[in-house]
Amino acid sequence: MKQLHWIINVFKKIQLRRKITLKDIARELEVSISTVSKALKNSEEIGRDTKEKVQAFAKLYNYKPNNIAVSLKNKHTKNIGVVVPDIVHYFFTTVFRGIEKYANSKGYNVIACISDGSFHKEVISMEMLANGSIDGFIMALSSETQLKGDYNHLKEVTNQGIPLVLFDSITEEVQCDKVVINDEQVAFQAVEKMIKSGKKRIALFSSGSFYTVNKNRENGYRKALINNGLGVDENLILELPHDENMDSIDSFLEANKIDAILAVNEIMAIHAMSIVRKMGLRIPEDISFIGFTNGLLSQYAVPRLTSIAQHGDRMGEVAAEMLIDRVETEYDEEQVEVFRTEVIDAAIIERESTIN
Amino acid sequence: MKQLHWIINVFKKIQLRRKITLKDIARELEVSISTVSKALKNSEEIGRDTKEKVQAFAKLYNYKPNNIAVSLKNKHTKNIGVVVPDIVHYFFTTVFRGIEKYANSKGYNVIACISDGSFHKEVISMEMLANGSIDGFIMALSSETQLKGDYNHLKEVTNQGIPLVLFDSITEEVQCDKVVINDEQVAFQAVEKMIKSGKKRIALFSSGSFYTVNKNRENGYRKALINNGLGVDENLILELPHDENMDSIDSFLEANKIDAILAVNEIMAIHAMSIVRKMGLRIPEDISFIGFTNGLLSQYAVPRLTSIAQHGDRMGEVAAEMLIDRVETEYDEEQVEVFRTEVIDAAIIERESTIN
DNA sequence: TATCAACACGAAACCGTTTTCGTAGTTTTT
DNA sequence: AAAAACTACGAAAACGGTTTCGTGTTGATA
Repeated sequence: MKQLHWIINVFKKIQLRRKITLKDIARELEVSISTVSKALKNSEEIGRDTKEKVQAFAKLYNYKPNNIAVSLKNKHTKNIGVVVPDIVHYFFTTVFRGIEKYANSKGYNVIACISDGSFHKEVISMEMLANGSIDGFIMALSSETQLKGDYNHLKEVTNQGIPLVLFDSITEEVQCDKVVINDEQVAFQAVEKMIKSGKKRIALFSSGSFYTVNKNRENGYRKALINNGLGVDENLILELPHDENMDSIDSFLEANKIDAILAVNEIMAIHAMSIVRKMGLRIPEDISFIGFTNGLLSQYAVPRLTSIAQHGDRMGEVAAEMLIDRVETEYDEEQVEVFRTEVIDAAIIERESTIN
Repeated sequence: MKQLHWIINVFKKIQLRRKITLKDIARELEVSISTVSKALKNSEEIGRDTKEKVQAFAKLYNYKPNNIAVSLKNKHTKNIGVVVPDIVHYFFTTVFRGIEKYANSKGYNVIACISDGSFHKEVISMEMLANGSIDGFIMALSSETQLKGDYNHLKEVTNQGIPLVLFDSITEEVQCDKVVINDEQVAFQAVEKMIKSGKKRIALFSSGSFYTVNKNRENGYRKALINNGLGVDENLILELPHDENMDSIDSFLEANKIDAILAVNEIMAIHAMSIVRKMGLRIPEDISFIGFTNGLLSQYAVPRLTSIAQHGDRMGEVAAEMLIDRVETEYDEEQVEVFRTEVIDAAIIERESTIN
């Protein structure tokens, strides 16, 4: 038994090799830590043979600098924080993927926080990360935050000089870079498309106009109706927050005679479609559908849903690019910062739920 | 102009307040850094009034310790790395959400890396994070890694003493904690269910048997057929890797007369369902469907897809719990590590694509 | 031969914490 | 009154790097 322990320990000692540090290399090669550091950076200061010796040794023992130590010294972490309300929704997933892809290509890692629609968790997450863990934030505001209109946690962060990029669900109240899609314009186009195909009583299914995106989409919807000589019937605008159940869609459809629906997300569209089908109406002849978010749901719906591609991947890439630019160009006290808001063009993907 | 610059600078100086450090507090209060540090931790060593003074000052100036410095000192980062092949798929998304939720409740942040099915990116990601950025890994193997059978990057990491939890797509070759579902058993049940409803020619749609999960599901499928006196017709097993297009499903369905399909993911199931519908066959009367992954696609399909809930959230939570346990109970040289593999029970959610 | 660069390297400060240990000053014990 | 024991705090090392600056050694120049 004693014997066995001994064997196991030796085994572990062999297996479990600690990460090697500059100090280890310095000791082993009988040079100073600074020499090792410089040699590994191929500094001109260090002689040829010393460099070769150090580099060979480092390679042999698979030396990699400790990220934390480098971060502490250099005051940047090569991490970016992403705070989103949700991750299961196709749109956010694709944005996240876009961010991760670009960030990774620039040597950054992505820390993901899901606010789950909660103001409090949004605040907590940002506070956790703002204490040195990240170089900047990319975020989409949660619904609760938009409702409260309390953006102090964002201002806090920007005041500390931490770059912030807002996307999708944004606010004018905090000055930072932003990336959005042309919601109003594309909603306008979508509604106009349905009008052109002969639709007259067009409903809007929204998840709440406190979201800037929804507000913009609603504006586009209204303008399209008015521009085409159709008045806006306020009864045809259904607001249904995310967390509420969708039963009111039933009653809405029964109460209102409509011939087209624009939905701000694919879930509402798909849900409404299934009810409409059960009511025995034909899609798109009796009712046309267009939904925001060109996700799997839209692609595989029956009939396939005409939808508005938000180009989440692209948004993510752009957001990450803006953020990393901001992070890497050091802040100049002399110069007034000017923030950009990038707008990505959404595209209407025509499928079977609308008449061409 | 000079005047303007001056105004702007003053404005910025006021706005942009640097994060306060222990040193700042110490200087201001004319005590030592160590005293401040201890006072903030409510150490018994420090006198009542000094503690109060320091704590009040810290609160006033909103002092928060620098995470990076703490990490460097304490040798743990409170970050965990999650490496998954994909993030748009419902299953991975829910697992991720589960991980994030549990991790956050324990004060950990989650760094997400998407390997995108690539062995190389998996390796790169792990190397980036293994240099001190994280305390442990949770990961699902990419398809390429499973294909190559090269797990050196995982062994590398565990050899360095970094805890690792594998989920979903795992391997026996590396010793670590694991969490999976009872794939074989639930596949068995699913197939048997279809047999009981009178189905005889049951196909399996798989995305490649190099995935351990798919292999297990296939085993369950085979056993169910054999157990019920139906032989296994190898022609009825269709293997279609993720990245290939799904056209071969068409030809498969034309070539083989079948009356039920078990698909290892919902996409294949939904895709097959749409083809079957176009062929004019009835679901579930002519062909029944069961798909793994109880995602939105399954819920909103027409007809709604009977599916196998993998309980991604739960898997994520369990994985995170196992990892954090491992991280926080310090490693004991004397004691042999014993790894657990937790198995979560999957559930068959009956809907309209099968006969009850 | 004295002077001066250039070269090659090391000492030390620093990033912001934590933690051990030492020590004045005060109180208690004998 | 001397010894012992607290009390309350500070100095300093440590975590693992980066970087500035100083310096001993060389070879070239005057």
